[in-house]
Amino acid sequence: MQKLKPSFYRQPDVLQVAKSLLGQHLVTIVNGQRTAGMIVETEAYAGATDRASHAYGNRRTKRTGVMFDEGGVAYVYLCYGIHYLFNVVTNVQDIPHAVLVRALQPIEGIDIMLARTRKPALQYSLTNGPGSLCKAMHITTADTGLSLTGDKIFIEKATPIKAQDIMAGTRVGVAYAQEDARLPYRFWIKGNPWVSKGKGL
DNA sequence: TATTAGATAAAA
DNA sequence: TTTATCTAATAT
Repeated sequence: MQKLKPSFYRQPDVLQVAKSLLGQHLVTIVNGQRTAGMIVETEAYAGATDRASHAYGNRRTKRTGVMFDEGGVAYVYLCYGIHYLFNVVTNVQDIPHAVLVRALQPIEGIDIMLARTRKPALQYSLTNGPGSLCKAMHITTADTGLSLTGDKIFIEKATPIKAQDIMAGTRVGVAYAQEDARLPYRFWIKGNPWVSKGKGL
C-alpha cells in the first residue's frame, strides 16, 4: 500500500481533502504493532474563518500551533479532558486548516485495538467515535506534529469512495460555533455501520 | 530587559 | 484532566 503524498494534504480546499480522506486507510505503528482502519467519517475545519476551529481568527497558541504548519502533519488535542481527537493538518503553512477524523472501520490489528480499549465488545464501538478511535490506534497528544508521511502515523491510499456514497451534514459538538455550527462540513460514507452517529441526519 | 518557571484559572 | 494565561523569579 502506498502512502498519501504530501501534496495531497496541501490542497487549498479543506472540504475536498475531507471528502478525499474517506475510504483511505489510517495506520499507526506503535511498538511494532500495526493497526489500520478505513476512514469512514471526517469533519473539515476551515481555520481562521471557522468559529468551531481552535485556530479561529488565526488564534495561535502552543496547542494550535501545529495547524499553522504545512499540511501533512497530525494535530491531536484533548477534548472534555479525556478524549483525544485526531486531526489531519491541511493546506500550506500559516493556513490553519484541518480535517478531524471522527470514525474508522478497523482493518488490521483489531485484536490489538481490543486490548487497548479494554472493551471486549467486538461491536461498532471500537473506533466509531473520535475518542475511542484514538485509543484504539494509540494516538495521544504526544503525537501532535508528527508527519503523516512518517513511519508511526500515516495514511495509505486506498480505493476512493464514489461521490454518490459520500454524505454531508452538520458537524457535532460545535454548538458554540453559532452559525458556523450549521455548515455542512461533516462527511461520512453512506450506509457504513462504523459511522459514529445515525446517518439520517 | 528578556526568557523561563511556577501557579492559578478555564475548558470542551 | 489538559491547556492557557498571568505573575514572579532568574538570567541576560
